Amino acid sequence: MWRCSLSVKISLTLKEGKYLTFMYRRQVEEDKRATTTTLAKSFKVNPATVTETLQKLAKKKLVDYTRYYGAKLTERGIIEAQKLLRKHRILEVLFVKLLNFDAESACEEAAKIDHYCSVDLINAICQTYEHPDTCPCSKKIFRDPTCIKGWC
Amino acid sequence: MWRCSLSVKISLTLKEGKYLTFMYRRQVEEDKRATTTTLAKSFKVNPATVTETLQKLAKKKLVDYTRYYGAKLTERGIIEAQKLLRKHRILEVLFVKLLNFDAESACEEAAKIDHYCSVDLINAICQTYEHPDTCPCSKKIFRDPTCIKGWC
DNA sequence: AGCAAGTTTAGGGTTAACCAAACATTTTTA
DNA sequence: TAAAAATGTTTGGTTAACCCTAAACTTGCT
Repeated sequence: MWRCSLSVKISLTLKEGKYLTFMYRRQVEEDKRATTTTLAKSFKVNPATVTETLQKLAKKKLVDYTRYYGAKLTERGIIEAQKLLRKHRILEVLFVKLLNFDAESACEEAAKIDHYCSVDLINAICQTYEHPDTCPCSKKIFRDPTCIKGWC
Repeated sequence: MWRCSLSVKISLTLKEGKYLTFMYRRQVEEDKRATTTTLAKSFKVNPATVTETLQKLAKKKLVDYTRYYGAKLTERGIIEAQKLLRKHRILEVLFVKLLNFDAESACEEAAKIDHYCSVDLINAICQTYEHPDTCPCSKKIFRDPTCIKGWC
């Protein structure tokens, strides 16, 4: 009895998440298409592997996938990508502000753990740094409705 | 041409790491034996799974394993466990000091990511908090020789 | 129409986890 | 001390997440 399919918990593997954020950056932030080859080169895997992963993402309704044409993030895909990018970028803020990392190292370190960080942890960091709206390289940090600003 | 077998890079899976730290706490910090059943209950897995994992750890020379008797961390096992516990506890310090987490939440959040954090990241946090020697619940934080205190 | 470039399918492979059931060993206790 | 109970191991699986090669297929371009 699913009233609202959007509320069904989506579970993403590590790589699926990486594909989603990669596609988001291309599709939404750079307005370029992410082809199979682009993804394959970027992740240093065989194109066949990319196809497989895109099909899995399609099954989860996170991308619209058409054979030979390519894949585009769905609305849900965009939401999931934004959640992941939020984690990634909040971590970058932490590493730069607290630890004085340069933007590049911050990105590398964030990439290692972003997938595993809970929303609670990210929101706590977000609060501590007063809900930053950009990461160290000026990209947008998406809001999480459950991450409330204090009264001041 | 291995001159020093201790320098061979050890790669641990997530679960292997969890077993190692669990065993460390029991063996070194509490001086109790970690039996197969103890591990199985603690990780909520079948005893057969524990045996399997202990055998893998034995193959990596991280535990001394004797059928039916049990397993004990080797010197290398102790070192690896300490490295992991260092990561875990430094993260706890961060979460408690920066984010005002209580010790228990800090532990939970740390457990989700400790395995994936680089030594560089942990050392940077360690420096920022002036090389703490205990975690929020007063357990020892092991030193990393590459994590140098500043001149002051 | 034909060919090159790009993509997919088919059929595999590995590794990390896990489990149930049968079997082996150790420990307890009657 | 012998049998029962508890504990541990082996055997023979399963699933999921990755990844690959080679052959077949589209598509777009000339």
